[in-house]
Amino acid sequence: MRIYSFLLISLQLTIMANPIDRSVINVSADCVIFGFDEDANDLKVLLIERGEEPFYGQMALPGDLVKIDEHLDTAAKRVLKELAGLEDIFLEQLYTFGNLTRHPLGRVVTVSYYALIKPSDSDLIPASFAKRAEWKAISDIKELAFDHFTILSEALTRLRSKIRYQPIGFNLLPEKFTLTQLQSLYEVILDEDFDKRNFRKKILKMDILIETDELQKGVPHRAARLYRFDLDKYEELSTLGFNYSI
Amino acid sequence: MRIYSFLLISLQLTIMANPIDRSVINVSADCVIFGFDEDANDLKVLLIERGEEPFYGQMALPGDLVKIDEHLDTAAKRVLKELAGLEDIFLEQLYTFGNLTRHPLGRVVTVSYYALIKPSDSDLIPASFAKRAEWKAISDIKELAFDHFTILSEALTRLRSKIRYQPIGFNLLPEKFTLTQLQSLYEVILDEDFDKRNFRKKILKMDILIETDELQKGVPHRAARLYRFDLDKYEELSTLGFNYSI
DNA sequence: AATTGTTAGTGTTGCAAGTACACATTGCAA
DNA sequence: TTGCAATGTGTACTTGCAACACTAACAATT
Repeated sequence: MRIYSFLLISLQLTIMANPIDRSVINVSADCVIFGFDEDANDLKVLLIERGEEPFYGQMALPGDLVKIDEHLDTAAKRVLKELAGLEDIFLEQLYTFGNLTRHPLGRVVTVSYYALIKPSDSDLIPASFAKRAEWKAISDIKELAFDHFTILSEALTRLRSKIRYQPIGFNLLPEKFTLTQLQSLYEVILDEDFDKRNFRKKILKMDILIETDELQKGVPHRAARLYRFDLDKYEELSTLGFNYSI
Repeated sequence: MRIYSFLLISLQLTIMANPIDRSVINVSADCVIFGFDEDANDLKVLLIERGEEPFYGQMALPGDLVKIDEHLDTAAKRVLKELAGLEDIFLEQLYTFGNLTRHPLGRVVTVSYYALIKPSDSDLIPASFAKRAEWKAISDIKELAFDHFTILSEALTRLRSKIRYQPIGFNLLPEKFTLTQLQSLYEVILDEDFDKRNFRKKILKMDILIETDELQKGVPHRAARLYRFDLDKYEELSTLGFNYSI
């Protein structure tokens, strides 16, 4: 019976170019890639337009089947690289979704990841992907292929709770940023307003930002000072019992 | 090549009674089952002694392969029921481990879960399991089969951080408990001492405990008052923006 | 050169919550 | 009745959090 289904699937493969094997559990990795759009001041997600069935033409999270000799994290990184041209970025496992009916062509368990990218990373996305990849504002996304909307919601929940207690927000900002940019990021993600003076007091008191001697450029008003996140200092303080909290 | 390996595995199966298929990614569910031992005042984990290779005779987390038509959560629940006789208990997905070499007999990706059980649940573990299942104090566990020690460590980290912000600790206590029991639970899990008066003030002020008119029984000293956790009240308060925090 | 517009940058005060701390009361057992 | 062991309770101090508004800088325009 195993052999039968194998032959059937082989046939299907040549016709549909779909590597899903109906007779076993397939494992895939899907990525929720977040980016912060400073101009529009909103949070975006990188989506791919599907070029094949099922869900042909619909928007979906970038993802692919995990190979038998491939680590889960490696598969997720490969997806980022192959489907979005991104390397060396913040990536963390989110949750594993295993609904029986989540994929119409067979049993596919997906290990989901979320990634945070800086504007500069985003510039690296090659033109060849541009046709298929699209940045969509979170609030504009109403539906996605498969159960990807559920995955996105879960990723957003995780991001919102994690950003309060871990300094991961910096992964969404350029290397050097202003305190106002940082505050806007938190306000957009948490959908909450902060008092400017209190926010600055709090973040500066933590002593995990390096004040550079550079100023913002190209703005039609007084330029703000640029800061950098001091990862080493943060880790040092962490071992001493310091807890990041916004 | 797919067929070859399938036949090889079939052969191996009849000899070793091991259902792992070398030609594909296998998916398993492993459970970290926590229990709170009030007498010894420590946190325990339910382990199984392996009755087959690999790791014959070593202690391991209860787990099994996920069936092709089985939801991941269902598989975890089945493990709890079949291997530990437990039903209707707190269960949450933890993390998915996918190291290439984590299982010597093939590629097995495991979706890990952690469960919290009350002493009364624990009493239900049937004698037939008792020979193979054993409660071990966390601090006594030095190694486990496969990468299960890593999974356990991860579960412990999750438990420690989650118990501070969500009222999940009550799942480890009897239906009715004293404030001292609750405090001890937090002290054991977080490895931190709390001031008795402040702890009581804090938890009672939250208004999520119901004071019963019963007292502790069978203690050789003044009996303490028993309380129950008020889940409905907690959920009501949560929707109003209340955040549990110890 | 002066004016306008826009954002940067900065302190203080009141309030709430957290922390530190000690003793009388209860109820069982010897 | 006495001893023992754990329950149950209040206050003062300290610290952290929240609310709040104006001047300074710089670029662009007139």
